[in-house]
Amino acid sequence: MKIATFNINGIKARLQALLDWLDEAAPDVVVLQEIKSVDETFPRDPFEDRGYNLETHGQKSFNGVAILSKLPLEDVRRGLPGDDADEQARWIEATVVGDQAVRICGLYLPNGNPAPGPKYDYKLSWMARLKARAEELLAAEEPALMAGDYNVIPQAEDAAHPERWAEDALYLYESRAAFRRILNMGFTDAVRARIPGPGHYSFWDYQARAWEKNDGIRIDHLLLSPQAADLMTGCGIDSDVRGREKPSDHVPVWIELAA
DNA sequence: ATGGTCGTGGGACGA
Repeated sequence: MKIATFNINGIKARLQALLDWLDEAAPDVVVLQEIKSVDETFPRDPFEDRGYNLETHGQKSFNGVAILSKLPLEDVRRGLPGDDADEQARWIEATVVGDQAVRICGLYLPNGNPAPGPKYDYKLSWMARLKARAEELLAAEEPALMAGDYNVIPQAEDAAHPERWAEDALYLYESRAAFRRILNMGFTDAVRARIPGPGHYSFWDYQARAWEKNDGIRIDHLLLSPQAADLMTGCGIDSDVRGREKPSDHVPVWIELAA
């Protein structure tokens, strides 16, 4: 089962690029972030024509997440638990049953800039809720993963120029500590485990020719429960997608599970 | 330090 995460930065602008990548990469499951669309106007047909089931959790103009799957999506839940007043569409999860069931969570973690400030406070409180959901997933002792745009640069080697991010919410100590706490509970950072070392990025800013200079950061992650990590047979970053026509500023990151 | 570039929606904000 090939499972990917892709922050597409707007479904309207990215439809053709997304379809082209889907046709060539042929993932079984994809979690999408920043669809920037309400559910009613998400273009379902081209995905359903390709045999994908689709569940969206959108909002107007900003944020928005979705799951695509060639297998049925069961037990779909929208919204990260822990704050009924949170109206931002950043979390969706569902179970996909292949050879065995995998609980798949797609997330778009708050950016948090400028920091300090209310947006950074929201990021950190959101990460505390994420940890609580992660604890529940671990307690189930089943294959599960949380994939998406975490807006966290875990380590210095995950940025081409880490010093430039020193004051940024993506790299501030509390952001990295909250991410590390989830790893320390027993989740595996798939790319870190399978493709160790520096230079593996998932985002290049549109500005200042960041792609041409390979001035990237790694902020799109797949975190696997122990039962999912035991099934991992492959992992990759489709960085070439960033160099195509009308690209997102993020690229797809994927794993292969024996499930 | 500033400006640099996108997407959405049709202005200003988020990233």
